[in-house]
Amino acid sequence: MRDPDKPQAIIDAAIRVFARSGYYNSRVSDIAREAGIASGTIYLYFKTKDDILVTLFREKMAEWVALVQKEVAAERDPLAKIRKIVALHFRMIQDNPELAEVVQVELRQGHKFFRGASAHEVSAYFDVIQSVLEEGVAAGRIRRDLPLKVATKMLFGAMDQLATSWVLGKRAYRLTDAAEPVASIFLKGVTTDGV
Amino acid sequence: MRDPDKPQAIIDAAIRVFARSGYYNSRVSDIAREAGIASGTIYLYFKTKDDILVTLFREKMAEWVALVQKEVAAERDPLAKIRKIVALHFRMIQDNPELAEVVQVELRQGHKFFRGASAHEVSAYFDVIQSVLEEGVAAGRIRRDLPLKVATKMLFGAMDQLATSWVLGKRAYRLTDAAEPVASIFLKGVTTDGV
Amino acid sequence: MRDPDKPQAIIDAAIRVFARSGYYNSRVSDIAREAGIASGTIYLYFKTKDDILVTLFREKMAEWVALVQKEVAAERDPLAKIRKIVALHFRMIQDNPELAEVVQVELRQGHKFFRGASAHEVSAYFDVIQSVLEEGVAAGRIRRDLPLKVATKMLFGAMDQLATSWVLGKRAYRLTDAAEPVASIFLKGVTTDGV
Amino acid sequence: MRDPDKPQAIIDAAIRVFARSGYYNSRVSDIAREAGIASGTIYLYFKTKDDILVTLFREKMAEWVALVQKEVAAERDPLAKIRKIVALHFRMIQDNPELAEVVQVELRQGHKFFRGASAHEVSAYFDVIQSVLEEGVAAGRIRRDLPLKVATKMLFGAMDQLATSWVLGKRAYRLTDAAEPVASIFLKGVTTDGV
DNA sequence: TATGAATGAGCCTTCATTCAT
DNA sequence: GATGAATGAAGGCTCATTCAT
Repeated sequence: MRDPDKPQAIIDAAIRVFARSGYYNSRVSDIAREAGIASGTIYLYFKTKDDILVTLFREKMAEWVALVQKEVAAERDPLAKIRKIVALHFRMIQDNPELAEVVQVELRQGHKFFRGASAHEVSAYFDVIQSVLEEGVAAGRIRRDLPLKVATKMLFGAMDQLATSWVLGKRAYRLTDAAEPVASIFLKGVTTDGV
Repeated sequence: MRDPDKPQAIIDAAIRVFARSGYYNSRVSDIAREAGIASGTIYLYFKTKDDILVTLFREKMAEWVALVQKEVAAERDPLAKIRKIVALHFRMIQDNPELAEVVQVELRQGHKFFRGASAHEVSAYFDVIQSVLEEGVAAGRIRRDLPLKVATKMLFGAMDQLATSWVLGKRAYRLTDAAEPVASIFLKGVTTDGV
Repeated sequence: MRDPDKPQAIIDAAIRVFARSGYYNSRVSDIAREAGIASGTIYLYFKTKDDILVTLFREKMAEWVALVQKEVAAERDPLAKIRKIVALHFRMIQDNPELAEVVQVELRQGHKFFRGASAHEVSAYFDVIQSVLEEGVAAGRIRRDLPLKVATKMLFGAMDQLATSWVLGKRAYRLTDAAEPVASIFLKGVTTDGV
Repeated sequence: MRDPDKPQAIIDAAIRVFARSGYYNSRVSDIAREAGIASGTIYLYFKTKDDILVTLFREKMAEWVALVQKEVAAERDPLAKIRKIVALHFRMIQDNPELAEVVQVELRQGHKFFRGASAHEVSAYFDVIQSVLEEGVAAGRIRRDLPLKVATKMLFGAMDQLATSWVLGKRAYRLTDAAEPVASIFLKGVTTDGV
C-alpha cells in the first residue's frame, strides 16, 4: 500500500459514482474506471466494496466534525454557534452535492451506519450540536427545561431535510439562503422567552 | 379468481423482510418464504421485485396521507392540527416500526422515490403540513413572514429524525412521548409572538 | 377425454402459435389462449408440450401421405405421378402456410423427428416418392441406372427448399406456379434419354 | 489482452454442444464446461447465448462462401463448377458433421436466420450457385429458358436434403460418394439438349 | 370435464473478488 | 504495485406442469 494518493482518488471516484447510481447499482469496475485505474487495484487499498463506502463515510464525517468543532469554537455566543452550524452544514452540502447525495441516501441504510460501523462518527456530530445547546442553557440563553436530545435531533433533522430536498431536487436556489431562516425558527423555538 | 388478499400478504411479508435486511439484501424467495407461498406466485401479483417496493410505498403513503388529512380536518385550531400531525406521525411509527424502517430507509433512495415513482405520494404529505401552516398564518396564529416551505421541511425533518433515531435505535422509550416536546418547540419557533 | 373436437382444436391453435413464434418461444398458455381454453385443459388431452408437437406432426404427415397416395394412385403415367406429387406438395404448402412453417422448421429438429418419434411418418412420404420412381424405371420411362434413394431425396429436397423459401419469404408469388418448372427439371434429369 | 483464441474455442465448444442437444436444450454452462472455462467467461466474449449462435453461423457461412467462391473461380467450365460445388458441399458436411448438424437444424429457425441476422450470409451462397448457372446459360451449356431462381433453390435443396439425411442418419456411407450422382442428375435436368 | 392459481425447478446473466502475469 | 481476464456463486424471473375447486 504505497501510493498514498490512491485511496483518496478511489474514494473521490466512488463518491461521484455512488452519487450517480447509488451504492447497490454501482459496480466496482465503475469506480475503477472513474478513478482511471484497474478494478483489481481497488482491492489493494480496500478489502471489499462495502469497505469503500464505510471508509468514505467515516473519513468524510470525521473531517466534517473536526471542521465544525473548530469553527464553532471560534464563536463565543451560543446562539451564534448554532447559526454557524446551520450555515456550515448548508455550505458543505451546497459545495459538495455529490458527497452530500451519497451521505444523505446511504446514511439511512441503518444496518450499515447508524447501527453499524459508522455509528461513532455520526453521533459525534450530534454531540457537537448537543454541546452547543448545553452551553446555551448554561448561559441562560436557551430554555432550562429544553429536552436536549430531542432538540438536537430536531435541528439535525431540519437541516438534513432541507439538504435532502435540495440535493434530490432541482437545486434551483441557493441552499445557503435557507440557513438564516432555519436557524431563526429553531432558535425562536428553543431560546429563553424575552431574550 | 385470484386471491384478493395475496398482494397484501406479499406486501406485509416484504415489509418484514425489507425491515430485517434492506431491499437490496433481500431475495424474492425470502419474501415468498415469509409469506408462506412459492416464489413464482409473487410474480402473479407483482411485475418485478422493484414493483413490490414501489407498490408498498405508494400504498402505505396514500393510506397515511388520507388518515392524516381526515384527523387534521377534525381539529379546528391550526396549532392543535400541528400537534395532531406530530402525535399521529409518532404513533404511526411506533405502531408500525417495520414499515417505518422500510420507509425511512428506502425513502432516501432518491432515484427510486423522491425523483421517481412515488414523488407524488411523498409531496402530498408535505402539502398537508404546509396547508396547516397556511391556515395558521391566515388565523394570525403563525408568523406572517414565516417561509412556509422552509418551515414545512423543518417540521417534517424534525419528526423524521426523531423517528429514524427511534427506529434504528434501541427503542427503549416511547416515541409518542416525544410528540409534545417536538410540537412545542416547533410551534414556539413559528407562532406569532405574544400569542 | 370426452370432447372429440378439443384435441384437434388444440392442435390447430398450436399450429398458429408455433408458426408465429416457433416451438421453443411459444408458451403452453399461448396455445390455450389461442384455442380459447384454459391451459390446464391442454393436459387433459396431451401429456406434455412436446406431445402436442409430435402429435401434430404425426397426424398431419399421416393425412398428407394418405392424400398423396390416393391422388397418385389415380394417375397412370409414372411421370404424371411425379408431376402430381410436386403439384400437390406446393398446393398443400400454399394452402396451409402456417402448418407448413411449423413442419419446415421443426422438422429439422433432428432429435425430435427424423431420429425420433416421427421417423416413420417422414419416411412414408419418401417411400411414396421412391415407389413412383421405381414404377417409372419398371415402365422404362426412368433411367434404369438411377440411384433411387438419391433421386428421391433430391426431389424431396428440391420441393422442400422451394417451399421453405416461399414460406419464410414474402410469399409474393404463387408457389404452385413453380410446380411445373420443378417437375420438368427433375424429370429431365431422371428420365430415359430420347423418351 | 483478451485471449484471441477464446472466442473460437467457445464457438467450437458451442458447435459440439448444439449438435448434441440443440440450441434450446443446451445451457450456457454446458458450452463453458465443453470449452473448459467458467460460464462467466463466455460473457467476456459474447453478449448473450443467442449471440453465440448468430456469430457461429455468420462466421462459418462467411468462411464457407469464401471457400466455394475461390474453388469455383479455379474452374473454367460452368458444368465443372456445378460439380465442384456439389463435391465441396458434401465434403464440407462430411468433414464437419457437428457443424453441419447445427447449421442444418438451426438454419431453419426462420425467425433467427433466413429472416434475421444471417439472411445476408445465406443468400450469398445462393448467389454463388445462381451466378454459375448464369455463366452456363451464357456459355450455351445450360438451357436458355431455365428459371434460374427455381433451379438454384432446387440444387441447394437437393444437396441440403442429402446432407440432412446423412447427418441425421447413421452415416453408414460416404456422403461424398453421392456428389457425382447428384451433380449428374441436376445437370441432366438443366443442360441444353444434345450437348 | 374444465379451470387457472400455485408451484418450484431451472437458467441466463451479473459482478465482487481473485490471481497469474 | 498494477493489471484485467477469469471465476463462479447468486438471484431474478419464466413457464411447464399440477391440483384443488
